[in-house]
Amino acid sequence: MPNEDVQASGKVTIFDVAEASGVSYGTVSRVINNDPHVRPATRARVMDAIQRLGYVINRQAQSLARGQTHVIGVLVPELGNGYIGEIMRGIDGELDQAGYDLMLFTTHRRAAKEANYVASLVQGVAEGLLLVLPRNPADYLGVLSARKFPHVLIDHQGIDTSSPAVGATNWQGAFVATEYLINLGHRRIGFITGSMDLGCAQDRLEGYKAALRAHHLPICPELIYEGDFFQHAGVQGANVLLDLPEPPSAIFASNDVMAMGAMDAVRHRGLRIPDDISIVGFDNIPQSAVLLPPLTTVQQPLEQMGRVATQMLFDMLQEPGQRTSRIELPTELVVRQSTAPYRNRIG
Amino acid sequence: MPNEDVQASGKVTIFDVAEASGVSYGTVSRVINNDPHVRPATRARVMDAIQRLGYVINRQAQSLARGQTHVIGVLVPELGNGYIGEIMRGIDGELDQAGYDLMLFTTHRRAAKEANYVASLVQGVAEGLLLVLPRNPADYLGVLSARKFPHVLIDHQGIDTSSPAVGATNWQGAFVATEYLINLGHRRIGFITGSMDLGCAQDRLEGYKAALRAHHLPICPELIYEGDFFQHAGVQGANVLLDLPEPPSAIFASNDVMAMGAMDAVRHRGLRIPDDISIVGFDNIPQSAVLLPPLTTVQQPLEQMGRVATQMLFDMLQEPGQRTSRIELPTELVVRQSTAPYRNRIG
DNA sequence: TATACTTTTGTAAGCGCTTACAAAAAGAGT
DNA sequence: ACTCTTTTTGTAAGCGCTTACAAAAGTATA
Repeated sequence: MPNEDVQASGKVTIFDVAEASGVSYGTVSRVINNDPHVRPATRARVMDAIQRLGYVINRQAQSLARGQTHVIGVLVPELGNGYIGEIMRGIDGELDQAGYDLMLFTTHRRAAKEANYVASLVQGVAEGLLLVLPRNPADYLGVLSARKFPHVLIDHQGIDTSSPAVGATNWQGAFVATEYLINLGHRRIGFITGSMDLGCAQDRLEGYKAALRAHHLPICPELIYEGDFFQHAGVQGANVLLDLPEPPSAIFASNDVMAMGAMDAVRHRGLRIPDDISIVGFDNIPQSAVLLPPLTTVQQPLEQMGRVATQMLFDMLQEPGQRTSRIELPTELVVRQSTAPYRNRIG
Repeated sequence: MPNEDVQASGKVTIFDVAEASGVSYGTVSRVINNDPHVRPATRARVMDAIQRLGYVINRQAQSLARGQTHVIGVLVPELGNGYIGEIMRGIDGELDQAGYDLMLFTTHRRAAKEANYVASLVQGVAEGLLLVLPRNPADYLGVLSARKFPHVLIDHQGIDTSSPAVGATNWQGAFVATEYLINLGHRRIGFITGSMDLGCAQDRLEGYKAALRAHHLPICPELIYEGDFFQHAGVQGANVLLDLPEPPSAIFASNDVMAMGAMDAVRHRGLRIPDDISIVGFDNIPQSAVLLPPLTTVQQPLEQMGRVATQMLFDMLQEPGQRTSRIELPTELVVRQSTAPYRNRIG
């Protein structure tokens, strides 16, 4: 039976192990760290003692002594959001491979406290920081940059920031999707925006406009409904658009959740998808494939964004003096059954 | 312009501050920790130096010296799941109030490594551990208990564990929902289970059976379809049930996501909800309110579960010798429009 | 002004580990 | 057996902070 002294619960130190195995603490440290300069017999003896005493390393002390923590801080606006979950999955996977751990901060928590807090919190605990979808990062970004604290932004197309960032080609995604609808023969295409304080929402709107322009179609302000990425805005938006004297034959929502709302609204009016109205979303959340009908949407590489951002951060950790860069990952149109060629609706 | 030496980036220690302000490091420590035994003038001088040098405390060192980290570890099976997100929200909120930070571990990461790893990882970094929906915690639970490491299980109705836990009244929830359908006049009620390796799924099934029994209705095995909590199982399950020679007039799915799948399948057959078939879900995820029709479901207090578990953990931290208890939070039936009184279907 | 307090400040030791460096042991070569 | 290497082990100092305890400085009282 191993672990005889386990009740001592975590109070076993490197010194106890040293004493128990009759070596010096230095040697124990070497064993722990797989230093090759330890005679196999000695190593065995030490390992045995470790086992017997139930010794487990104190990461705190190790971090302090080594000057590195192997912890990355991740700042997210909130949890409970599938969208963020996907990104997190990517981050998590990458961190795991590198043997790093993940400290999670939700900004709603610290929002009240001064921005400086972010930096101080992170300082000395995390080696780097990943900021997911920062709403108004202007505050702490300054501090982070001034301190040269390694960090990368995820899904934030800010304008004036000099921080490295990874995002998706929102503009292209919206462009391609809009163009697809145009090629199906649609001429009046409704658009439901996201929260316009977010760069990605702006980019999607611009992509939509650009596609119309490229095909010499007019940009009608009445066809653009300002939403907020929540389902209800999809319902609202669709209702407003369909109440227009000259309603659209297709609706492009800035994310899948709003597209689902739009679908509900459309169905509610007895209109059929895609026969009467085509619907397109953005994100390609897992749900969208199993809707009725399955949703045509723009796939966003969320998990990959997390991965790439994490890799960038690691690069920065290794070579601190790097140029800050911003990467855009490609979006891709996923055609499913919520879209169909235009045909005159029966009044 | 403050922060003149900020480029020094994090290398400012308590000693630097002491020197800059002409006091001893002990005094600086006192200022940092708001020790009242510091003359206001001195405090001001130190504060000034802190500001000037851009000093920020090193939590690692502080933790080491104090023997406490103010970090709680949270073990989740995976991210990207709205269900877990809700629980996390509760945990997060509670942790925040207490000034604790949150270290996140996803079990998929460590699953391969030996169970002991969980304990060693956590040891010396986290003061306590929250285990969300542990699938097969038998492995590390032993270690945790042996070490008397403070931890609480969330949403895990294990049988033999002696660990404190918080869950929901899954049995009652299912019982009440089933009874509600019975009272509406339904006699053949289909049931789609969750992953049966999870305690909560078993409890829901038992609640369903108990309600039938209580009303002297037969428990028909063919009306019970074994699902897995994913949407597709809802589609499958509904199809199987509706293909029965004597199909049910109501379907109770063990979670909302499967209920949504069932709704799709039902509609796909041209049947109407709730006119032809009543549907009930479980969880009350935000989505379910905005479906068409809005879903009748059993509300699970996910966020609250997170909160309560966290509070329990804090109690354990303060009074280590406590009896382990398990708490069940009440579920509640939320009646919406996916259910209607039974009436003979037209053929 | 001396005395006895009280408050403030300084100092040393220690939290558990790492890591140069020095010392000892083991191996090789003759 | 006796150097000269090479490998293994021990030791000391230090990571940045806390915290008793002691020393110094104030303050009040006589």
